[in-house]
Amino acid sequence: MAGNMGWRMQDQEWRKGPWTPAEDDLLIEYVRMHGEGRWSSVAGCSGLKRSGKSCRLRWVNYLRPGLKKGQLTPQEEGIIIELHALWGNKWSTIARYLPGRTDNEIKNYWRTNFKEKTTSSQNQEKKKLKVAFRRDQYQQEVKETINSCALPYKEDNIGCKMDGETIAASSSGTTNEQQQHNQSLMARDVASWWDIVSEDGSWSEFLWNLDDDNPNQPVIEQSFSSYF
DNA sequence: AAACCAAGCAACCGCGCGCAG
DNA sequence: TCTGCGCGCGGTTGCTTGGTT
Repeated sequence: MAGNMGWRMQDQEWRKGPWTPAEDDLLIEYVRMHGEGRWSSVAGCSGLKRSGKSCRLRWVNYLRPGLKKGQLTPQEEGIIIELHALWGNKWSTIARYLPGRTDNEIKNYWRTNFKEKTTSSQNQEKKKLKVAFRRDQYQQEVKETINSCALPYKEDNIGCKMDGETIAASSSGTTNEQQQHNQSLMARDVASWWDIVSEDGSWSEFLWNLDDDNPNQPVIEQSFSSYF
């Protein structure tokens, strides 16, 4: 499309493939000087021979401060499972509720763990069992988190509002204690939501009906109302 | 020790949306 | 209103790595 000219008009000159440490340094320096955004001008200003698109991806998925590395926690896995059940493959939306995790990471996680390899009913059953197992594991973790949570819950705690901006803020501007507190609060609400959904056994139907665009958004918005 | 295979992950690609002129 | 541009998103690809034979 014409709109891609800014990204790709010099395709033949763009470097591709794995990033080198030197390229990372250039990109970090560029963002430090100019801030995030204006990706199409990175090449001109920094000397990087990378497309703006490639720069943005590298920054968002790898270089951005506050990113968590390593394996997902059971809490995070539970949140992914539940939000995917609600929203389907809206990876960036799901990522907003997992501070420090990227949409790419979540997408890869899902594909690795739950990717449909065949359509056999046997595999469907296996998949359901796997999700059920992870759900149970997650709920156990939630209980432990709640039991060990020493900080009091405050309705007016503005820092807990978990939209995209405050997540970013909480990643960079709050203490680890606050971040853990926020996560445990969110985990508690997810657990409550689970209780509602799974009470009559409808969760399984809920989980596998992923094709609708976003039919369950009101449910989660109600459950997560203190964060929206 | 070598070959093969599968899983995990980083990066690329195409599409579509929002905005400014 | 239309068009071009910048950008974000989801899907896909291909490389790397670790495990198995």
